[in-house]
Amino acid sequence: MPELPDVEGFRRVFVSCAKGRVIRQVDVRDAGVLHGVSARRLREALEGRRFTGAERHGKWLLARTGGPTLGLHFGMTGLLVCARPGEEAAPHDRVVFTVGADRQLRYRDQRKLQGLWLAEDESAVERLLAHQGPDALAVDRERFEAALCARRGTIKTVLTNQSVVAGLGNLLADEILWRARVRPSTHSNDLTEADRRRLYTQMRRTLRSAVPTGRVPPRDSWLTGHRDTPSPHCPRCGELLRRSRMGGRTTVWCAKCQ
DNA sequence: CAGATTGTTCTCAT
DNA sequence: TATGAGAACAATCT
Repeated sequence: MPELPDVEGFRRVFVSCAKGRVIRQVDVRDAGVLHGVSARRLREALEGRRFTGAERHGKWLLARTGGPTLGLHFGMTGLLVCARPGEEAAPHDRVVFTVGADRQLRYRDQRKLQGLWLAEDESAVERLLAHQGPDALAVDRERFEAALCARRGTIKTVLTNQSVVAGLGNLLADEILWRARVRPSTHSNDLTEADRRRLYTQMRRTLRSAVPTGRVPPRDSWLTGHRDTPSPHCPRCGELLRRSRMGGRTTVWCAKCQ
């Protein structure tokens, strides 16, 4: 589920719930979500410190403490929720941070495909983000277009490749391609200058309107609002949408518009 | 029961 | 060397 807009929503949850508060307790309920750090070390590193803020890069969230940095990745089913300590934990609450006197930040994840990392210093943070391209909301037009020119794979797999541009997932890529009227099977280095320009413009526009919602909104005027309907039709021209697999993911597009 | 799922990473083949 | 297909990871849902 989580793509850039979702993670941006989790960043807002983090800020309103935990920013500025002392980490009183770290309760690792399922150590299976921890990567390269033990439950004991995580507790020891964080308890007593204060969450000072959070940054997002692509689908990564970095929670700062003034000391070690907590890296969160939400995989396909992860999310962050704010709760009261008294509220019963959900079955998939894997790590619970009690922050301040009466709040809890909960990392919840049904499928545990990703999880939490502890970066002890800035060079460890850099290693976490080593394979990430520029953030999709921060990248400028020149860098974006140059990255597309440098790739030969299909544009669908290029857009979802986090090392090219970070933050776009399967739904966003299909949405952006549909809005830019580019067929997902087009090879990246075969795009015209005009294609690249429309892709950049539509990427920004799609992200900007999805971020406040905290998800890729399944609006009626969006491709995303139709892709999972029984008989999906293009909201622009009414054509029956095509569905295939590219790079292992379901890809939806309109053969008439794109 | 088979097949699917909005993510990432690895291996193997082309 | 660069891509792509497929698998693996885990836990569901249809």
